[in-house]
Amino acid sequence: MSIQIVNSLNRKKEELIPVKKGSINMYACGVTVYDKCHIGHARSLYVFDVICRHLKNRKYQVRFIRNITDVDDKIIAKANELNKPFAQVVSDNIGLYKKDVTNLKVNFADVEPRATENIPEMIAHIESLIAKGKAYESDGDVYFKVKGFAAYGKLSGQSTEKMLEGVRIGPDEKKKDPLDFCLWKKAKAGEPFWESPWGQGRPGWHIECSAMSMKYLNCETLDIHAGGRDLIFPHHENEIAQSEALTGKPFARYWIHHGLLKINGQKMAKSLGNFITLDEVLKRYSHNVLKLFYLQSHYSSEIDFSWEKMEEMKIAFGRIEMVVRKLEENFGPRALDPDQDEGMARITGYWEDFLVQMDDDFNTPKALSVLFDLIKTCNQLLESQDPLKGAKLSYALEVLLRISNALGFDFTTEEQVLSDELKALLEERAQARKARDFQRSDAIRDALKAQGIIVQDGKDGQTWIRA
RNA sequence: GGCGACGUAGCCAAGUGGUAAGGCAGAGGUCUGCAAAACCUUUAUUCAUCGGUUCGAUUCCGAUCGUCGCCUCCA
Repeated sequence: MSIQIVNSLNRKKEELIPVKKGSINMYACGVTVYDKCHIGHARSLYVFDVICRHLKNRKYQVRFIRNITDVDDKIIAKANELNKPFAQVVSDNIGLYKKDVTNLKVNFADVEPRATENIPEMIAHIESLIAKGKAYESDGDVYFKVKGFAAYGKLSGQSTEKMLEGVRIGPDEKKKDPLDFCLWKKAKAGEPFWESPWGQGRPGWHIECSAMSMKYLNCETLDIHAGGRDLIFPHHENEIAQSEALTGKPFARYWIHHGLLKINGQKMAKSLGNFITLDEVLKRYSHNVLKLFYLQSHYSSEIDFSWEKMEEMKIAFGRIEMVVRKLEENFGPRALDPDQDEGMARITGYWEDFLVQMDDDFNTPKALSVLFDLIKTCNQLLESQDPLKGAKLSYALEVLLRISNALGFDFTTEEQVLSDELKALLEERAQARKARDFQRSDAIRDALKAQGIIVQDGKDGQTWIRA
């Protein structure tokens, strides 16, 4: 049994074979800190978190690095716009980013290096490229010679000849060739800068990722390099060029790219005014509901966000949550011998099925169908007279929690702390029902419903409520 | 113009050279004081269109139409 990955390098499904057996070095391009995360960024954070979790579930030792771009034109523009110091804008937005990650309840990467804290490595990288004749300095800027790297275009499938025909590439006087890209940028007056052999300036965006991934992963060939589809060209193409020109080795074995998030069929972008931030969604729905929405599509597909879908996901997650709550109340998780009973073995099978679906290029829609199967089985058991019901459900809860953990769900936030007032109302309703005073009991139910609280009665006299 | 992705039921969405997972919504039933939830049954002779290859295609090939992304910063 092995993990299959669709590699963006050739668009083929390949078996995941890491450089070093049993361990995975993975790098993802992270955020540029000029604003809050929107739900497209959140998808990126989440999707790669789920992938890491699965690799760990398959017993790989995973080292995951995600960078923070904290110097770039957009941040400079933002600082000017807000009339704040550059460093202030950066630290404010890093704070917001960390808050977003925490609220989304995804794991932070093992290291989340900041570009500006790794400038010496970038300079060294650029110097080596110049020494090898792969890059050149021009009036304080340094450019990479694209024509000097034969494999240029292997990721994006573009050829340099065709690219030259493109009308949108304008000539730049400092570049020897219009295709060349910037490794080091000379600082203009008033811009933040760092000292370098070429004068005061700052690193180009692409060199950051090459320098930091190799430094923090301590290798020249990464196992997995991840990012959004929109980064394939030019960012990832340039990363490959500058890294492989330096080391002479493949930069990454597998490239994976997640699909972009759209809204109403259009790309989510500030200029279009259809920008939805993570915290905006999290105000209305739990992180679990948002995650279920992401999970319904394969990570590589684009998805279309809508509030209607959130509403659907809320209902679907409610089913999962309800089962977990019922099981937790009545059948605590216990490790049981799955061989004890046939039904029990069937339940343990769900975990294996789940892993197998995830092995297939992290096919979360399929993996979810396993989860929903389990939910159905649990509900069937709950209604059954099976003598081993308790034991089976304890085990089912264990599996349910394991799968939930693999998908980054958690139920602690969903737990409702009942107010005394609410408890009293529910008690009164129970008494009224016992006395067959349905007028009173229904009045209470309707009143709660008006507050958005739905009351559900079990067969055994128990009552559950949900939002 | 170049590169690439996609088009599957009312909606969302997997998938495969041999006859269509799952979720939401809908219909009928069981349960219930009535609901809700849950459970049972049911809902695509069909996978954009037209050709081709094949014993057989939704799945492979070609064309057409449509949607979208990248080629400038972008998750």
